Amino acid sequence: MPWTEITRPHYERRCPRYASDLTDEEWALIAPHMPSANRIGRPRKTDLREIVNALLYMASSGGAWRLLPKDLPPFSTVQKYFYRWREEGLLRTISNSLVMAAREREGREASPTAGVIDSQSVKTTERGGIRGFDAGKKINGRKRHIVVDTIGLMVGLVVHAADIQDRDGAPAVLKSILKRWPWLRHVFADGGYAGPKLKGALRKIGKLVLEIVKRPNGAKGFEVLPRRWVV
DNA sequence: CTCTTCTAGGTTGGTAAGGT
DNA sequence: ACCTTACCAACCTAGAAGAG
Repeated sequence: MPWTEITRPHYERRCPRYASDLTDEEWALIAPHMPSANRIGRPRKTDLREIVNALLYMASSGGAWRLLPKDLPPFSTVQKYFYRWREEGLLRTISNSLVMAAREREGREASPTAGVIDSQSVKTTERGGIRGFDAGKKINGRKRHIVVDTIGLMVGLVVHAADIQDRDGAPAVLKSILKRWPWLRHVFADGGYAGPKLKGALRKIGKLVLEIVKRPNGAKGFEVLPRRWVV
């Protein structure tokens, strides 16, 4: 079936169905990364833009796979594309190219040289996937461990069980970054990353300088720290 | 000999069941 | 509820077989 015959129910409408739907402008940035049609095998029937819309719906609503609305492709199809793209690193590739585009739009070098690392514990569903108990935050679930550049765009992400301490999870995150962002040299972190253990692990990874941003003496409760707030 | 039709084997897409 | 796996369907290619 030629691609023009693929049903695209909502494109003619003035307003997008869902707030999370891609605009034409956004799709133009992502479309070049989409896998092209294969010469052999069963031809694709599903519009990949609809797959991306479904993934964005999932991400912004926080719903379960099975709760995906019926006017989007079948959840099992969306799910399969998601797992494949995650496995192939396509999602990361798209994210990185968007980061570079956004940085250039801001008049910066495409590749960041400095970043900020932090983690956040997230309560998960009772079943499925890895999970652990973060005693400090009293949360049973996973940690999303991220590094952002100095304007807050995500350059690195590792998800692990919440019972893993920040300083133990950090090497995996930083290692994953250096492959794709070789110009990153300086990373800011909070007190949770202090200590000789992580310092030693970093020496093995490469030329990364980790700077601990300390809370000012006498600070009470939440206080915005220089450099760190952006993450 | 050329062209068409048939068929087996291979690849990929979509779905559902089942394990954890 | 998440994620993997198995399975069927759709399609392509190449070669065999048949028609003219």
